[in-house]
Amino acid sequence: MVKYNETALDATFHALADPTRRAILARLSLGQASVGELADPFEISLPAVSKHLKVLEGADLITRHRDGRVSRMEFNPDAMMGAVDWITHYKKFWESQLDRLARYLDETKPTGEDTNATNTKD
Amino acid sequence: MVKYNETALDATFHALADPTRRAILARLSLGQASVGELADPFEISLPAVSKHLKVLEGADLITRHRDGRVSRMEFNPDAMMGAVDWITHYKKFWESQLDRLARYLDETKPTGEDTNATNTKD
DNA sequence: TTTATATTTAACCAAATGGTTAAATATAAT
DNA sequence: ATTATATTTAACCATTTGGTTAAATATAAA
Repeated sequence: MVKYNETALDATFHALADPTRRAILARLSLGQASVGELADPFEISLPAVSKHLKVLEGADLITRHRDGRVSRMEFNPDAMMGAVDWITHYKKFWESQLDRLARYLDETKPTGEDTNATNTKD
Repeated sequence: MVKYNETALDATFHALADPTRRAILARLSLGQASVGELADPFEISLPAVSKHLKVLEGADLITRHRDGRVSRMEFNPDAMMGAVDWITHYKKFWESQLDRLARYLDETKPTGEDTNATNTKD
Protein backbone atom coordinates (compact mmCIF):
# COMPACT_ATOMS: atom_id res chain seq x y z
CA MET A 1 0.00 0.00 0.00
CA VAL A 2 1.13 3.49 -0.84
CA LYS A 3 1.44 5.40 2.40
CA TYR A 4 -0.09 8.83 2.06
CA ASN A 5 0.66 11.68 4.40
CA GLU A 6 -2.71 11.64 6.11
CA THR A 7 -2.08 14.81 8.09
CA ALA A 8 -1.17 16.72 4.94
CA LEU A 9 -4.23 15.34 3.14
CA ASP A 10 -6.43 16.40 6.07
CA ALA A 11 -4.99 19.92 5.87
CA THR A 12 -5.24 20.19 2.09
CA PHE A 13 -8.78 18.85 1.75
CA HIS A 14 -9.96 20.84 4.74
CA ALA A 15 -8.44 24.03 3.35
CA LEU A 16 -10.17 23.44 0.01
CA ALA A 17 -13.52 22.67 1.65
CA ASP A 18 -14.39 26.33 2.18
CA PRO A 19 -15.72 28.50 -0.67
CA THR A 20 -14.03 31.67 0.61
CA ARG A 21 -10.68 29.92 0.72
CA ARG A 22 -11.17 28.51 -2.77
CA ALA A 23 -12.06 32.01 -3.99
CA ILE A 24 -8.89 33.35 -2.37
CA LEU A 25 -6.84 30.69 -4.14
CA ALA A 26 -8.60 31.53 -7.41
CA ARG A 27 -7.68 35.16 -6.91
CA LEU A 28 -4.09 34.34 -5.99
CA SER A 29 -3.76 32.11 -9.03
CA LEU A 30 -3.95 35.32 -11.07
CA GLY A 31 -1.07 36.81 -9.15
CA GLN A 32 0.05 37.70 -5.65
CA ALA A 33 -2.00 40.06 -3.51
CA SER A 34 -1.93 41.69 -0.11
CA VAL A 35 -4.26 40.69 2.71
CA GLY A 36 -6.30 43.85 2.20
CA GLU A 37 -6.62 43.25 -1.54
CA LEU A 38 -7.72 39.71 -0.88
CA ALA A 39 -10.27 40.81 1.70
CA ASP A 40 -11.79 43.49 -0.54
CA PRO A 41 -14.23 41.40 -2.63
CA PHE A 42 -15.57 39.60 0.44
CA GLU A 43 -18.15 40.87 2.87
CA ILE A 44 -16.38 39.35 5.81
CA SER A 45 -14.00 41.20 8.13
CA LEU A 46 -10.26 41.45 7.74
CA PRO A 47 -9.58 39.21 10.76
CA ALA A 48 -11.82 36.55 9.19
CA VAL A 49 -9.77 36.70 5.99
CA SER A 50 -6.59 36.63 8.07
CA LYS A 51 -7.78 33.38 9.62
CA HIS A 52 -8.55 31.85 6.23
CA LEU A 53 -5.08 32.81 5.07
CA LYS A 54 -3.60 31.06 8.08
CA VAL A 55 -5.50 27.90 7.19
CA LEU A 56 -4.25 28.08 3.61
CA GLU A 57 -0.73 28.79 4.84
CA GLY A 58 -0.96 25.84 7.24
CA ALA A 59 -1.86 23.61 4.31
CA ASP A 60 1.09 25.12 2.46
CA LEU A 61 -1.23 26.25 -0.32
CA ILE A 62 0.06 29.81 -0.05
CA THR A 63 3.25 31.43 1.16
CA ARG A 64 3.69 34.82 2.73
CA HIS A 65 6.25 37.43 1.73
CA ARG A 66 6.31 40.23 4.27
CA ASP A 67 7.16 43.52 2.63
CA GLY A 68 7.17 46.19 5.28
CA ARG A 69 3.72 46.32 6.78
CA VAL A 70 2.21 44.58 3.76
CA SER A 71 1.88 40.81 3.59
CA ARG A 72 2.07 39.67 -0.01
CA MET A 73 0.49 36.27 -0.38
CA GLU A 74 1.55 33.90 -3.13
CA PHE A 75 -0.16 30.83 -4.51
CA ASN A 76 1.69 27.54 -4.01
CA PRO A 77 -0.22 25.02 -6.14
CA ASP A 78 2.34 22.25 -5.61
CA ALA A 79 0.63 21.57 -2.30
CA MET A 80 -2.41 20.29 -4.18
CA MET A 81 -0.45 17.43 -5.73
CA GLY A 82 -0.92 15.21 -2.69
CA ALA A 83 -4.67 15.58 -3.00
CA VAL A 84 -4.57 14.88 -6.74
CA ASP A 85 -2.39 11.84 -6.09
CA TRP A 86 -4.83 10.50 -3.56
CA ILE A 87 -7.82 10.94 -5.83
CA THR A 88 -5.93 9.61 -8.85
CA HIS A 89 -5.29 6.41 -6.93
CA TYR A 90 -8.89 5.56 -7.72
CA LYS A 91 -8.47 6.15 -11.45
CA LYS A 92 -9.29 2.57 -12.36
CA PHE A 93 -12.78 3.10 -10.98
CA TRP A 94 -13.62 5.97 -13.29
CA GLU A 95 -12.11 5.12 -16.65
CA SER A 96 -14.63 7.17 -18.61
CA GLN A 97 -13.89 10.24 -16.54
CA LEU A 98 -10.19 9.45 -16.92
CA ASP A 99 -10.63 9.68 -20.68
CA ARG A 100 -12.07 13.11 -20.26
CA LEU A 101 -9.29 14.24 -17.95
CA ALA A 102 -6.57 12.77 -20.15
CA ARG A 103 -8.05 14.52 -23.18
CA TYR A 104 -8.18 17.75 -21.24
CA LEU A 105 -4.58 17.41 -20.16
CA ASP A 106 -3.48 16.50 -23.70
CA GLU A 107 -5.19 19.54 -25.15
CA THR A 108 -3.41 21.80 -22.75
CA LYS A 109 -0.05 20.06 -22.43
CA PRO A 110 2.64 22.69 -21.92
CA THR A 111 4.09 23.46 -25.35
CA GLY A 112 5.66 26.75 -24.36
CA GLU A 113 2.41 28.61 -24.95
CA ASP A 114 -0.61 28.48 -22.67
CA THR A 115 1.33 29.60 -19.67
CA ASN A 116 -0.26 33.04 -19.58
CA ALA A 117 -3.01 34.08 -17.19
CA THR A 118 -5.79 33.92 -19.79
CA ASN A 119 -7.77 30.72 -19.55
CA THR A 120 -10.12 30.06 -22.45
CA LYS A 121 -12.15 27.71 -20.30
CA ASP A 122 -13.25 30.68 -18.10
CA MET B 1 -15.29 32.23 -15.43
CA VAL B 2 -16.22 28.60 -15.21
CA LYS B 3 -18.96 28.29 -12.64
CA TYR B 4 -18.23 25.46 -10.30
CA ASN B 5 -20.85 23.93 -8.09
CA GLU B 6 -19.53 25.41 -4.87
CA THR B 7 -21.90 23.45 -2.65
CA ALA B 8 -20.84 20.17 -4.23
CA LEU B 9 -17.16 21.13 -3.90
CA ASP B 10 -17.72 21.98 -0.23
CA ALA B 11 -19.29 18.58 0.34
CA THR B 12 -16.68 16.65 -1.61
CA PHE B 13 -13.61 18.32 -0.11
CA HIS B 14 -15.11 18.22 3.37
CA ALA B 15 -15.92 14.52 3.03
CA LEU B 16 -12.35 13.83 1.92
CA ALA B 17 -10.84 15.90 4.74
CA ASP B 18 -11.27 13.15 7.33
CA PRO B 19 -8.83 10.20 7.52
CA THR B 20 -11.51 7.74 8.65
CA ARG B 21 -13.67 8.65 5.69
CA ARG B 22 -10.75 8.35 3.29
CA ALA B 23 -9.97 4.92 4.77
CA ILE B 24 -13.59 3.91 4.29
CA LEU B 25 -13.41 4.97 0.65
CA ALA B 26 -10.14 3.08 0.25
CA ARG B 27 -11.83 -0.01 1.65
CA LEU B 28 -14.90 0.43 -0.55
CA SER B 29 -12.71 0.90 -3.62
CA LEU B 30 -11.84 -2.80 -3.20
CA GLY B 31 -15.51 -3.75 -3.28
CA GLN B 32 -18.77 -3.12 -1.51
CA ALA B 33 -19.13 -3.76 2.21
CA SER B 34 -21.71 -3.60 4.95
CA VAL B 35 -21.68 -0.97 7.68
CA GLY B 36 -20.46 -3.55 10.19
CA GLU B 37 -17.65 -4.70 7.93
CA LEU B 38 -16.61 -1.09 7.37
CA ALA B 39 -16.66 -0.35 11.09
CA ASP B 40 -14.59 -3.42 12.01
CA PRO B 41 -11.05 -2.09 11.39
CA PHE B 42 -11.76 1.15 13.26
CA GLU B 43 -11.73 1.67 16.99
CA ILE B 44 -14.65 4.02 16.85
CA SER B 45 -18.25 3.03 17.53
CA LEU B 46 -20.79 1.89 14.97
CA PRO B 47 -22.83 5.10 15.26
CA ALA B 48 -19.69 7.12 14.54
CA VAL B 49 -19.10 5.08 11.38
CA SER B 50 -22.77 5.48 10.49
CA LYS B 51 -22.31 9.26 10.67
CA HIS B 52 -19.24 9.14 8.45
CA LEU B 53 -21.19 7.10 5.93
CA LYS B 54 -23.91 9.72 5.92
CA VAL B 55 -21.33 12.40 5.17
CA LEU B 56 -19.91 10.33 2.30
CA GLU B 57 -23.43 9.61 1.04
CA GLY B 58 -24.27 13.31 1.24
CA ALA B 59 -21.26 14.06 -0.94
CA ASP B 60 -22.47 11.32 -3.28
CA LEU B 61 -19.17 9.49 -2.87
CA ILE B 62 -20.96 6.30 -1.88
CA THR B 63 -24.38 4.83 -2.51
CA ARG B 64 -26.38 2.55 -0.28
CA HIS B 65 -28.07 -0.68 -1.32
CA ARG B 66 -30.32 -1.95 1.43
CA ASP B 67 -30.49 -5.71 1.44
CA GLY B 68 -32.74 -6.78 4.26
CA ARG B 69 -31.24 -5.52 7.48
CA VAL B 70 -27.81 -5.12 5.87
CA SER B 71 -26.76 -1.87 4.21
CA ARG B 72 -24.31 -2.60 1.42
CA MET B 73 -22.27 0.49 0.66
CA GLU B 74 -20.81 1.03 -2.77
CA PHE B 75 -18.07 3.39 -3.91
CA ASN B 76 -19.11 6.11 -6.36
CA PRO B 77 -15.84 7.65 -7.55
CA ASP B 78 -17.51 9.81 -10.20
CA ALA B 79 -18.31 12.26 -7.44
CA MET B 80 -14.61 13.09 -7.15
CA MET B 81 -14.48 14.49 -10.68
CA GLY B 82 -15.73 17.89 -9.57
CA ALA B 83 -12.84 18.15 -7.14
CA VAL B 84 -10.33 17.00 -9.74
CA ASP B 85 -11.75 19.51 -12.22
CA TRP B 86 -11.40 22.32 -9.73
CA ILE B 87 -7.80 21.46 -8.90
CA THR B 88 -6.94 20.87 -12.54
CA HIS B 89 -8.06 24.40 -13.31
CA TYR B 90 -4.77 25.49 -11.80
CA LYS B 91 -2.74 23.18 -14.03
CA LYS B 92 -0.86 26.03 -15.68
CA PHE B 93 0.67 26.86 -12.32
CA TRP B 94 2.27 23.51 -11.81
CA GLU B 95 3.56 22.42 -15.18
CA SER B 96 6.26 20.17 -13.77
CA GLN B 97 3.76 18.33 -11.63
CA LEU B 98 1.45 18.22 -14.64
CA ASP B 99 4.14 16.40 -16.57
CA ARG B 100 4.29 13.83 -13.83
CA LEU B 101 0.51 13.44 -13.73
CA ALA B 102 0.21 13.28 -17.53
CA ARG B 103 2.91 10.60 -17.65
CA TYR B 104 1.13 8.68 -14.92
CA LEU B 105 -2.17 8.87 -16.78
CA ASP B 106 -0.53 7.91 -20.09
CA GLU B 107 1.09 4.87 -18.50
CA THR B 108 -2.22 3.69 -17.16
CA LYS B 109 -4.56 4.81 -19.95
CA PRO B 110 -7.40 2.28 -20.21
CA THR B 111 -6.40 -0.26 -22.88
CA GLY B 112 -8.88 -2.93 -21.82
CA GLU B 113 -6.52 -4.32 -19.21
CA ASP B 114 -5.61 -2.65 -15.93
CA THR B 115 -9.15 -2.66 -14.69
CA ASN B 116 -8.52 -5.28 -12.01
CA ALA B 117 -8.09 -4.55 -8.31
CA THR B 118 -4.30 -4.98 -8.27
CA ASN B 119 -2.50 -1.67 -8.32
CA THR B 120 1.22 -1.94 -8.96
CA LYS B 121 1.78 1.45 -7.37
CA ASP B 122 0.76 0.03 -3.97
C1' DT C 1 7.26 62.68 16.50
C1' DT C 2 2.73 62.23 15.57
C1' DT C 3 -0.52 60.12 12.70
C1' DA C 4 -2.21 56.98 9.30
C1' DT C 5 -2.18 52.34 7.33
C1' DA C 6 -1.80 47.13 7.23
C1' DT C 7 -2.34 43.31 9.65
C1' DT C 8 -2.68 40.33 13.77
C1' DT C 9 -4.20 39.06 18.33
C1' DA C 10 -7.64 38.63 21.92
C1' DA C 11 -11.95 37.66 23.56
C1' DC C 12 -16.05 36.21 22.46
C1' DC C 13 -20.10 33.64 20.11
C1' DA C 14 -23.16 30.25 17.55
C1' DA C 15 -23.04 26.38 14.77
C1' DA C 16 -20.85 22.30 13.09
C1' DT C 17 -17.90 18.24 13.86
C1' DG C 18 -16.63 13.85 15.56
C1' DG C 19 -17.10 11.20 19.19
C1' DT C 20 -19.76 8.69 23.05
C1' DT C 21 -23.63 5.48 25.27
C1' DA C 22 -28.36 3.95 25.48
C1' DA C 23 -32.59 3.16 23.21
C1' DA C 24 -35.24 2.31 19.05
C1' DT C 25 -36.14 0.04 14.73
C1' DA C 26 -36.23 -3.43 11.35
C1' DT C 27 -35.26 -7.82 9.68
C1' DA C 28 -33.67 -12.67 10.11
C1' DA C 29 -33.29 -16.87 12.54
C1' DT C 30 -34.90 -20.21 16.07
C1' DA D 1 -43.52 -15.85 19.19
C1' DT D 2 -39.09 -14.97 20.80
C1' DT D 3 -34.54 -13.84 20.29
C1' DA D 4 -30.53 -12.35 17.87
C1' DT D 5 -28.40 -9.26 14.50
C1' DA D 6 -27.64 -4.90 11.77
C1' DT D 7 -28.16 -0.37 11.75
C1' DT D 8 -30.02 4.17 13.03
C1' DT D 9 -31.67 7.68 16.13
C1' DA D 10 -31.46 10.40 20.28
C1' DA D 11 -29.23 12.82 23.66
C1' DC D 12 -25.24 14.37 25.10
C1' DC D 13 -20.26 16.29 25.21
C1' DA D 14 -15.74 18.58 24.01
C1' DT D 15 -13.43 20.68 20.33
C1' DT D 16 -13.14 23.09 16.07
C1' DT D 17 -14.85 26.33 12.82
C1' DG D 18 -15.98 30.65 10.89
C1' DG D 19 -17.49 34.70 12.14
C1' DT D 20 -17.59 39.15 15.04
C1' DT D 21 -15.62 43.69 17.40
C1' DA D 22 -12.03 46.00 19.95
C1' DA D 23 -7.32 46.43 21.05
C1' DA D 24 -2.49 45.71 19.94
C1' DT D 25 1.47 45.80 16.91
C1' DA D 26 4.41 47.28 13.31
C1' DT D 27 5.70 50.09 9.70
C1' DA D 28 5.25 54.13 6.61
C1' DA D 29 4.19 58.88 5.85
C1' DA D 30 3.59 63.72 7.23
